[in-house]
Amino acid sequence: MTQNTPRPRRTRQLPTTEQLRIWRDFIETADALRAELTARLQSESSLSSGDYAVLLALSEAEGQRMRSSELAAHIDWERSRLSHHLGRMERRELIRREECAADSRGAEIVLTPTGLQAFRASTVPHLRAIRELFVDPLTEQELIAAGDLATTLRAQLGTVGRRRNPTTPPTTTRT
Amino acid sequence: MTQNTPRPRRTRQLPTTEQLRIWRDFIETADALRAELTARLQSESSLSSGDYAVLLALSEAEGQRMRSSELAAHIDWERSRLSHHLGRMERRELIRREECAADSRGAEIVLTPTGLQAFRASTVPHLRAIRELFVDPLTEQELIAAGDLATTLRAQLGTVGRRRNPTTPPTTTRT
DNA sequence: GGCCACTGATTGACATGTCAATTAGTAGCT
DNA sequence: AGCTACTAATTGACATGTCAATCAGTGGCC
Repeated sequence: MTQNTPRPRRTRQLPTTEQLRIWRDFIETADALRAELTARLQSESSLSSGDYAVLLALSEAEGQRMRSSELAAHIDWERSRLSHHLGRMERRELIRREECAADSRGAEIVLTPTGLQAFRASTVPHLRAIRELFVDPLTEQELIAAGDLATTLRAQLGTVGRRRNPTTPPTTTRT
Repeated sequence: MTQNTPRPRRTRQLPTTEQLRIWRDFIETADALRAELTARLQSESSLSSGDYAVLLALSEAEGQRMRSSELAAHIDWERSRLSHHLGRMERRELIRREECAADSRGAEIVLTPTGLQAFRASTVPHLRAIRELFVDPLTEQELIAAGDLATTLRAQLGTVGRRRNPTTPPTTTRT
C-alpha cells in the first residue's frame, strides 16, 4: 500500500549521456580557446596570459602604478601567486617594485617602459585573435546567447557560493 | 578616381567593448566552473581532475589496463605530463606500472583496487555536481545552444589548426 | 612608551605543466 | 651479426600555482 509506483532508478538524477557530451564539448572548447589565445600571445609577444593581465591592469592604473594588494584584487589573484609572478616579471624588467610612502609595509608595482612597450605590442594582435576565434564565428544572436549563458551559469555558481577571494566580490579579470 | 570612400578607421576590426565583455564573461565563467568542480572533486575524494581523467580512462579499458601512450592519446595529454602524473599516482597506489610483454620498452598502466575504489567513490558526486552547476541551471534549449556554440567555436579553432597532439585528431577528454 | 592584534607582502615547500634531452628497445637492411 | 632510424617512456630543468608559515610595520589602548 504505501509506495508502489516503482520510480525508475534515480541516484538522485545523474546527467544523461547526451548532457554529459554537451558538458564535455563546452568545457573542452573553452579550454582549447584559452590555450590557443595563450599560445598566440606567447609566440607574438613573449607574454603569458598572466603577464598580460598584470600589464593591462597597470597600464590602466593612474600613474601606471598600483599597490600590490589592489592589483591582486583587481585581477582576482591570490596574493602569493601575484607575489611570485611579480618576482618573475621584475626579473624581466616588465615591472618594478617601489616602496610605498604611505605605508612602509606596502609595495607599489610600477609599469616600466619595457613593460609598457611589451603590452602595447601585444594588445592589438591579442584583441584581433579574440575577434577571430570567438566573436567572428558567432552570429549576433549566438554571441548574445553566449553572454546570457555565462550570466546564467555564473548566477548558479554564485548561489552555491564559493569565492576565491572572499573580500572581493565580483571584480573582473580583464582580457 | 580610384578609391575615395574614406572607410572609418579600422585596425582590421577589433572587438567592441560589448563583445569583449561577453568574451570575458564567457571565458571566466568556464574557468570558474572548472575550478568549482575541481575543488569539489578534491574535497570529496582527494582526487584532482587529472587523477579523475586517468582513472576514468583506465576503469573503462579492458582489463582496466592500458599502454601508457594509448592512455595519453585517449585523454589527450602530452606523454611527459602523463609520465610525471603517473609517477605521483603510483606513489599513492592509485595505479601500478607493469612491464609490457609485447614490447619491452612499453609500460602497461594498471588500475589498482585502491584506484578503482577511489574512482567509484568520486563518480556519482562528480556527475551530480555537473548536473547541479551546468545542466540544471539551463533550459533544454539553452543546453542545446551551449552544445552548438561549442561546436561552432571548435570548428573555427580546427580551421586555424593548432593541435596539441598532431597524431591524434579529435580524441575527447572525458569528464 | 610598551603591548598586542591585525594587515601587507613575501617566502618556502610542494603540486602540476611544458619542453628538450636521454635511455632503452624494435625493426629494417646489408 | 652490425648499422641505423625510429619509437616508448622517462627524466631534468624550469615555469607556474597553491597553501601555510613568516616577517615587518600599523594602530589602538593602557
